[in-house]
Amino acid sequence: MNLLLKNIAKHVTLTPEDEGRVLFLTEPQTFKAKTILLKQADVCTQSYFVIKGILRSYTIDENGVEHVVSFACPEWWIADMYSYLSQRPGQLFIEVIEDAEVIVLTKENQEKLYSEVPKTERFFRILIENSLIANQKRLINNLTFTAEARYDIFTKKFHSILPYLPQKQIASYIGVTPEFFSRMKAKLLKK
Amino acid sequence: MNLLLKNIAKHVTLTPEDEGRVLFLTEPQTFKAKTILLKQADVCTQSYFVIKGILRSYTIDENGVEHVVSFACPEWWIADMYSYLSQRPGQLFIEVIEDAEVIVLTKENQEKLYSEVPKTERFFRILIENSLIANQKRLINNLTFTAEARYDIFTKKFHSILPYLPQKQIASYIGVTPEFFSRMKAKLLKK
DNA sequence: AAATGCACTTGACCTAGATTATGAAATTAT
DNA sequence: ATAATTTCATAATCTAGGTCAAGTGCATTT
Repeated sequence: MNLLLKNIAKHVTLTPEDEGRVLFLTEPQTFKAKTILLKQADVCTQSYFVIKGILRSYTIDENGVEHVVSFACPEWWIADMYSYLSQRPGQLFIEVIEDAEVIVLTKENQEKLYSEVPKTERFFRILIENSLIANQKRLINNLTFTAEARYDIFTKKFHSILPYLPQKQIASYIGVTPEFFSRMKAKLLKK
Repeated sequence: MNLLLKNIAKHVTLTPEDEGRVLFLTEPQTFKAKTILLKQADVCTQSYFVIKGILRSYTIDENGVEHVVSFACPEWWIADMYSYLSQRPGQLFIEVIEDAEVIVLTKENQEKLYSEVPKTERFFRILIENSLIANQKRLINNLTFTAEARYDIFTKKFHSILPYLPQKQIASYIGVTPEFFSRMKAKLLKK
């Protein structure tokens, strides 16, 4: 059964016709690892709901340094929210880490969905609320905790996909250099 | 005229009856500077739309260190989103910085509003979307820029209220100690 | 099978920002 | 006004984490 519908059902109740509209306006797609779905400075015209595999979003700063913004596992959405919502060029890349099956929702179809199936408005509101909360927590964590503690929090949150993530990307996500991360890990093993 | 209705009108169009419901379900209130509207570990049962004055939210970590999470100027909302949405004890304090007029919306009335005036669902979705974007930008900024650059970004974003903010709170917001902030400011003046 | 290129490790050295301490200036309360 | 509290400035010392550089083990390409 469709994982997206199942996911929507956790928050709002759709009629079978509503569900039909959702299926009609979304499109399953598969991508190989290392595929780039969105490039920095491009407009993000679609968001992705992950069925299988792992994706990530990241930015490259003025000094050429990569910063991982998010990892997306199954049942998560990923997009450059700024660009997707404003339809202006964004800062993020979106890349497939592990061969992925996703459901694609274009910005256009998202708007159609809102007007044709008003209940989805609530579903997406709740989704965004949850990401906002997660984001604020991460911000506070970054201000409050040391790199070691942040790593600990990270492993708990992402333990299921941990073995698939190159550690330079974990380092980047928690906000330290790969060199420092490597040293930190070695130190932790000694305990 | 009511600033909240004006603000809503920027995103969705309400009928006069709808507007009546909004007015009925919200309540203007005034608070003196230094009033604490929410304490850490309490459940956040209301959110505040600022008409006049300045508020802030902050947390106190395990070591007793304060971290400013947000400042709210006129036309902004403030709440402990995690606690407000989950109705569980939160981590944030909310405090009045400058004598304030606010419009109070209780969680209960928020739910009523969603069901009685469905269009408000879109309004709040858009609001949350915008805070999510702002939050992600701040996260990236923190990972990417030095304290000096973050201060520069801060002054641009909050220039209108800058004179009212104690600099230890600015320091906390951008993520440095008051001592370091003081020295940084002195250094910047020399240029 | 060699060659190219990453991801990771380790070491030496460096720096942005933290910590601790002290005093002056400015608010706030009495 | 003046005492009390808080904010701000400055200086000395310390450290978490960064930078640069060199080397190792794996994949992927040819």
